[in-house]
Order: sequence, then structure tokens, then C-alpha cells
Amino acid sequence: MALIDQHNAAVRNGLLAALPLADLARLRPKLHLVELPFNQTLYSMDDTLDTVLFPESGMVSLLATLDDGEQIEVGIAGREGLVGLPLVFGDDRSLVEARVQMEGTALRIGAAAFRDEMEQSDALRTLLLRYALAFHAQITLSAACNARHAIEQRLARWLLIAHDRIEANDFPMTHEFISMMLGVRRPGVTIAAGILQKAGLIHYARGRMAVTDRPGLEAASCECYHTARREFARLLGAGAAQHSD
Amino acid sequence: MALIDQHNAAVRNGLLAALPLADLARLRPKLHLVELPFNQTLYSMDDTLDTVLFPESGMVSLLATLDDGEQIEVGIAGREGLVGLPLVFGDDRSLVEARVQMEGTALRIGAAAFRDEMEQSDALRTLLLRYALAFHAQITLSAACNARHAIEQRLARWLLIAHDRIEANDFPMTHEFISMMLGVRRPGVTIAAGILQKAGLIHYARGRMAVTDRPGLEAASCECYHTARREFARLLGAGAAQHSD
DNA sequence: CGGCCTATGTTCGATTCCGAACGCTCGAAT
DNA sequence: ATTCGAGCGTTCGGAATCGAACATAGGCCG
Repeated sequence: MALIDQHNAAVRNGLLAALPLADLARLRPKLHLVELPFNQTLYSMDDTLDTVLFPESGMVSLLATLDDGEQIEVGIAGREGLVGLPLVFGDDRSLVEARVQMEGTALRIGAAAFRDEMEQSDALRTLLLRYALAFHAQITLSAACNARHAIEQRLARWLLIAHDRIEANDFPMTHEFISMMLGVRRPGVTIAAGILQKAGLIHYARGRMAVTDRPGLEAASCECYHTARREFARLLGAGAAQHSD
Repeated sequence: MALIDQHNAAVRNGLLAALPLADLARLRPKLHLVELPFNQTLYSMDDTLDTVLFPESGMVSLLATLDDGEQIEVGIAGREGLVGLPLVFGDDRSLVEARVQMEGTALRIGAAAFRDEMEQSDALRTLLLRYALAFHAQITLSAACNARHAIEQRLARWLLIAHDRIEANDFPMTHEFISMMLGVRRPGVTIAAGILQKAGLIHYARGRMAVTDRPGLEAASCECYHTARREFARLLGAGAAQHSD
């Protein structure tokens, strides 16, 4: 509300849309449209980050790799945010892997140019620090959620977060995939998804998944979803609240 | 190494010690020594933050409160860092509660003065953003750790983190307390602690706990501990690496 | 149409952890 | 010394989840 105001409907990334026109104008020439193809790794663990991406659509997962080689999702970015958070903090390394989980497009800027802009624009710096804090809140809640909540609640939460980041009600998604994200077994997801489907909250079939009762799904989720969403709204304005609308 | 250099041995907080002398000198008159008594809540969920604390000793836990009223630890701060992280991001609210888990002292600065200093001092801003990123890494690893690792490993990790933040080998700590921190049952901690004690890694009795074989305890912990520690060292210099020395 | 791969359904036993007790014992206070 | 409470040890049944299979079925491709 306070910060976010859709200056330009053509700007589909929430952060860019929230910038004052002058700052956006200065940034624009440095931004280049790129595709985010499904399953592409945008950067790996310990890579040097050379770009920041402002997604316009699609969904990017941040994955931590454990000692046993398993990966687990520790964060999600979509058009409400950016990919390459360490650069906001002035660092150029990442502990996690960024991988495209639903295809889309993004606006890309080089790390050096990004750094320049961060120094020159108070509005950009302020905005991105707020985003960083909102993202931090989401991870914090995930840490608590992973420790205490049942698969079914976590699945509902995850589906809501995914649903927030796409335009359609229906999106490609397998149980196998979700099980990796949540760090649980695949049958565990099948069971939990079966319960949600019987309750009429979702519908799925062979690699596609649809939310059929969004309020119901929200009720089935743990509060972590709502808390994170509120925090995004508070810090970045209602318009940035992860786009369930 | 690069950033941290003990300018003044009397400065016991790692972040303050890493500041250039000029910046530290400007900050000093605004810092006031305060006690951190055991179990004191420094701020609660949704409080407005009016101070930043730079601990000199002791340990402060950040606790998330879940829907059922249970609390679970989602972060730890000691003399390597600060309490009041949202103010570094330009915000003055917190989603979590900050509570003193081991008594100590801290240097305190008002939120307004802190904000002024952040604007004036590039060194302070850079340093605190790096700390924020290191802290962020720790939470990220906790999220993965909470989802996948067994109680015993998580207990070892927690004890190492606690051990890093105290001077003595021996510190007051009950199983009940740890169980709240880890988000598990108290007997679960007793079992896990019993195993670690039988292995000769720790010793405990009636509310006190001691690390008797630090390398062994590190081996018993999951890699999350080492990864987080490396990240602190990389971002803030070896001297800031959580003070196990 | 038939083969084949992928996605989902289902089962098995084993393990971890839960929630809730109950008992013991150390150590401090009276 | 006795009392008493906090901290720890231990047990119970049950729930959730694990790891590893195997079975079924949709859809693509030849």
C-alpha cells in the first residue's frame, strides 16, 4: 500500500513496479528480458553470482543440499521478488541452489550494474532491504514449520505459495517433485494430497495440479502461510502480497 | 580475517570490534552497558523495536511462536552479532521473541541513533549487512536441518552453538530447556544427551552441562554447524567465527 | 493398436518421535 | 535432618513417517 504502487502495468515484477518512476527509468536500460526454462539451474551452491533476476512470471526454488546429497527447498522467489539475494547484502556467493520450478520470464541485470544502482538509489536500496527482510521472515517461519507441522499442513502451505506465483489455477506439478521440496517421501505426498483432494480443496492428475477451493486450502494450511503473507504485505504493500488475486 | 581485526581488546562484541576506529569512536558515546539477566525477554513478537543490543557475553535466543502457543528457537545471537536485526533492514518490528538464554552483558544503542549511524557510516552498514547475511544463512540451514536431521545431531549442533558463545566449558542448561529450543519432547533430549554422554562427548548433571570432547561433538553434529560457521568466517572474518577458541 | 515410460496408488515392516505418565534423586530451604 | 521441588530416567501405547518395494494406470510414440 505505502510502498507498492503499480506505476506501469507493463512492469510485472513487484519490486520493479514499486520503484519511483525516475529510479525505474534509470534501471530499465540495464534490464534484459530472459527466459526461465523449467528445471534450469540459475546458480549452484558456491557459485559466484554475476546477475540479479527480477522474475515476471514462473517460480524459482532455493534449495539447500544436505550431507547425504538430498536437496530440500528453503525458499521460493517469484514475481514478488528477486533471485540473487546475496547481492543485496553486498556478497556474491550463495549457500543454496536456485532452480526454476515453473517456467517463466525475468528481467536480468548484471551484478556490477546492480551494485551501482543500489548505491545511487535510496528508493531501490530501501525497497530491496525490505524485500530481504520479508524473505528472511519466510525462511524463519519455514524453520519453525519444518520442525513442528505435519506433512498435510506443509503441503497445503506449499501449494498456496505456488498458487500465489502463477496466473492459472492449474499448473504442472508432480508428487515426486513436491516430496523433494518438502523433504519427505513421495508416498507421503500422495497420501496428504489424496486427503486434500477428497476434501475438495485441490484436484490433480498425472503431473498437473489445480487449486479448487482456495479458502479451504488456506484453512487446511498452517498459520505459517498467513503469517508470511502478512509480513510481505506489511513490508512491501498489499499489492505485493504474493499475487493470489 | 579481512574485515575483523581486534582494534581494541576491551571491545568484546565482534561486530563493534570489526569497525574502523573512527566509526567506533563516533558510536561509542551512544552505547550504554546493560545487563542481560537470565530469561529476560528483550522484545516480544510484534513489539516496536527501540534499541539495538550488541552482546558482550551471554546468549540470546530468537523464538517463533506457533499457533498452539509452543515456542521454538529459530536463531541465536551472542557476542558475534547483535539483537534487533530488523532495524538493520530499516524496519522496527519483529516476528519473533528475543529472550536471554544465558546471562551476560550488552552495549545498547537507541533505534534512532542506530539509524543515523547506519546512514553515516559505510563501514557500519557494510558490516551489519554482512552479519545479516550470515545470520540469514544460519536460519536457512536451520530450516533444512529441522526438516531432515535427527534429534541427536541437532542436539550436538545446538550445544556447539551454545558452547561457541560462552567462555566456560560448563554452563547452566536443562534438558527441558533444550527440548523447547529444538521443538522436541523433553525425554527426547534426555535420550539423545545420554548417548552423547556415554560417548564421552559431554557431561551433564542437574541443570549444568559441559562439553568434554569438542572435536567428538563436532563429529556427532550434522554438517549444518560447520557450514554455518564457515559462512560466518567467510563473511565476517575468522576472528568472528563464533568464538570457540 | 501396442509398447513403454512416467505418475500415482498401495502395501510392508521398521524406526523415530510423540504425549503423557510415574518414579527417582540431587540439592536447596526450612 | 527432613521436606520438597526441580531435573532427570524410564516406561507405555500410539501416531507419523521412513525406506523400499510392487501394482496400476494415463498418455505419448511408434
